[in-house]
Amino acid sequence: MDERPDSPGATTPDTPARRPTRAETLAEAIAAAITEGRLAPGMALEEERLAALHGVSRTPVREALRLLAATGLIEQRPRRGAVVARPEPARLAEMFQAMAELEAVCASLCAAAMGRAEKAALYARHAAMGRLARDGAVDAYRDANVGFHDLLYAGAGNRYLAELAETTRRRLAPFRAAQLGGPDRLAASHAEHGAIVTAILAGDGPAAAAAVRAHLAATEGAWGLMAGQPPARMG
Amino acid sequence: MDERPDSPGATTPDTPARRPTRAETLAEAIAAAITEGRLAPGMALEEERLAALHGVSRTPVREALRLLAATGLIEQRPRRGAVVARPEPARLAEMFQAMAELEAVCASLCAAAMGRAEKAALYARHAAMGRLARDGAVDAYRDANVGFHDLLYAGAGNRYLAELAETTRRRLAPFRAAQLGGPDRLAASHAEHGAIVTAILAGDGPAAAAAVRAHLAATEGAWGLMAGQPPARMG
DNA sequence: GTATGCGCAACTGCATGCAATTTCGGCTGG
DNA sequence: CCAGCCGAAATTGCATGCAGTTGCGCATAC
Repeated sequence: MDERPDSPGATTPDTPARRPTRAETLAEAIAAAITEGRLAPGMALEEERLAALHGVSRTPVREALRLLAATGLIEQRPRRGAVVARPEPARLAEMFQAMAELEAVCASLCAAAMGRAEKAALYARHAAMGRLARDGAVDAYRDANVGFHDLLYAGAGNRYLAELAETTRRRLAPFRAAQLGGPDRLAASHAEHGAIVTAILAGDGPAAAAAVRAHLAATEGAWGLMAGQPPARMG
Repeated sequence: MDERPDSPGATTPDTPARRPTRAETLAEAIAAAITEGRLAPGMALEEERLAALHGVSRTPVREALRLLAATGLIEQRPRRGAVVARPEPARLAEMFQAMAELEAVCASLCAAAMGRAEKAALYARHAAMGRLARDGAVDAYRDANVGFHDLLYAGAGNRYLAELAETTRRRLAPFRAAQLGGPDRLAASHAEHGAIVTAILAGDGPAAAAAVRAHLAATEGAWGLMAGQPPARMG
């Protein structure tokens, strides 16, 4: 990954404006590893191993783990180390419901706050996803889907709300099984999006909220909400 | 499961920390100092000073600051130190709106999920607050008010949602000016609570949500949303 | 064969030390 | 008198070292 053994020459190839600390870089890397499934829930996060893996000492690793613990992506037991968070099924359901409500609020606000340009962008995205769904392009559709929901977050005009929704989505990411499994689910997802878009374009907040709840309720089954395996060692 | 309601959950959902680390203790102490106004927004948080103040070295202080930064109570600029968070007025408004929507969702869920006992407890708390309002007991009413909203959080049956609401409330705490300033506001607050309670007892979710929004909209003015002073030194 | 106690290895929590960067005092030049 | 610059103090970022605790393996007793 980022190899920078304190040697002379190029100090930092990246942003000269805001240079992040090692702890922040580490936290992002570990968070990405967790959300992308390379670090499975329940896995132990040894400080020394992470330090060696990233070529730093334990100090920034510890700070990164604190950050991630506050974010909720990992759990720290005092004197017993940190593990990738593995919420109980009941809590996963709570988080999913909370995400649905957060997105419902966002959609409701979108209906009132979106301008012409934003509405056009939302509709364009929706139309493009319709073509992807027709073609059965699951991967492309999934990527575009993230962008679609991001448009909902941004369109609400409330960054803080958007951050809450995004954080929740990230915490749920490790437990998202093969979503959008079949082409039928793809078409269904697109149809549900259609209801959301229609309501927002019409400026009907309650309908948009209801459509979002219906969409996520239908999605929840596809998410699987995997129970999780017994704890394992880090690779 | 052993439920220990004695320790206030700072950032993590459950606190299995029988013996917390110094960093966690510090984080809680600093967080309390911020929410209680002893550390004003914009104030610089020097590591060495905090370390000396609490009789520890800089290492646990740094970890505590990381925790608080992730919580949003402080802001860390790389290599430039940490300051108590001082969001811009626009962001404060966003946070306040988000809190209103979160509580509205909680109230809506309460209407559907609360059992007889919980409804009775909510009504009892409301009645007791009515007596406090009549007597003009501002301080007691304010304390009871926190408990009232906590009942809404708990009654929703969604701990995660409750944590989001509580975190947001805490982040807004430093900017809460003299709320419930006069006895008229006290009576008005109680009346607004009455609408919430009535809707919940009737099982009317939408009405409960609307009542909460109305209550917080009326409260927002009383909160003041202080703009904040220029940065200052820590005392 | 199972349960119990002991001892060791491993890991975490924290303190300390050093290098790098930011900031502020004073100085010079316009 | 004010803007710009330079050096030193202050402060952060990170590495290292040590003490305390946890957990595990092994030997022993029942």
